[in-house]
Amino acid sequence: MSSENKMDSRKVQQAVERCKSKGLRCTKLMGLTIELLVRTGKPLTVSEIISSAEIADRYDQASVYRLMTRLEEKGIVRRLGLRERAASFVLRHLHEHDDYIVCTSCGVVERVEIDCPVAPLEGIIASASGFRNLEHELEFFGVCPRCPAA
Amino acid sequence: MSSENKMDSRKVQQAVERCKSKGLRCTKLMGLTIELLVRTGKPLTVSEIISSAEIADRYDQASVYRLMTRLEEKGIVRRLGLRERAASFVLRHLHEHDDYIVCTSCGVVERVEIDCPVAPLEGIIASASGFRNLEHELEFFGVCPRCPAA
DNA sequence: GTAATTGCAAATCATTTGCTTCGTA
DNA sequence: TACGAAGCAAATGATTTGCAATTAC
Repeated sequence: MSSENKMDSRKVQQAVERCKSKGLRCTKLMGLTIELLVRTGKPLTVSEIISSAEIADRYDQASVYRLMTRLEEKGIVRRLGLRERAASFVLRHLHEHDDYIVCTSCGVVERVEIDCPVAPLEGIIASASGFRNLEHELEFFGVCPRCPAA
Repeated sequence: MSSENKMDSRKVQQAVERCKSKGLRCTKLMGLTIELLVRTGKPLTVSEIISSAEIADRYDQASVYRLMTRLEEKGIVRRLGLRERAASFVLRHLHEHDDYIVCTSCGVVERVEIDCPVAPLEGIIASASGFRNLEHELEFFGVCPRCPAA
């Protein structure tokens, strides 16, 4: 666990460093939020961030929304839809792109352990469609092993 | 164009038929909505449906929301909306699964003309994760040819 | 010091819900 | 006729915005 914590704090530092290099100011809220994202390692909604122990009642929702928007614009986090009403955010690690699988019954989200099959197609689609700077989002939905069948 | 209209009305009839066979009642609003989805052939939000010429001011938003929910539950339409705030809906044609590309600048949505590369993986992911009844959602994002570079 | 960030309050947008009325099977 | 669907109004939840007070660089 201590090695995990070390890895985590390195990740936090790297992310904060990236923010700085993109011209963002490094604030307390930013640090806490990035740390939370690293520690949980899962997509979090703004309301989950807000209600985390460190942030609860000490920061305003609007500030968190604005922060996440900034982080997304600078490519620090990725915004996911996950078919939920509220958007979720995950840290972007360099050269990593995770896909997720969501339980349509209980809502748990898990990372899909597979090489993303879509990335190689982006070039083809870009030239066929004329679109530039392609990205993609891939999500799977199903019923998780812990939920009863419908 | 007349041949297009013929194909369209056949599609509408088929979709309505499917609704009926699933136990839904065939109402005026359902007919108009399905016709609109067929005619435009693109994902539409509830507010786009509401503001269409035929439906505007004659039906209630809540009714459209409830209709779309029913249609989705019965597998008649597919709900999309990975990055937009409002969900969009497209008709599901049997054995067809379309993926879309969205312009992050102006918002246009186009169908991606490529065989979906993800479907074959669903079996693998299902057994690796333990999830059942897998589906997926794949969307591409980029800047369309008509938008200037950022 | 100055521009970016936050706090607070209010506005907006998407969606849902309760309850009554209507229309289809 | 009975039950699903629509109308209407109000509630909820997520996100955005304006403006004044703060704070990082």
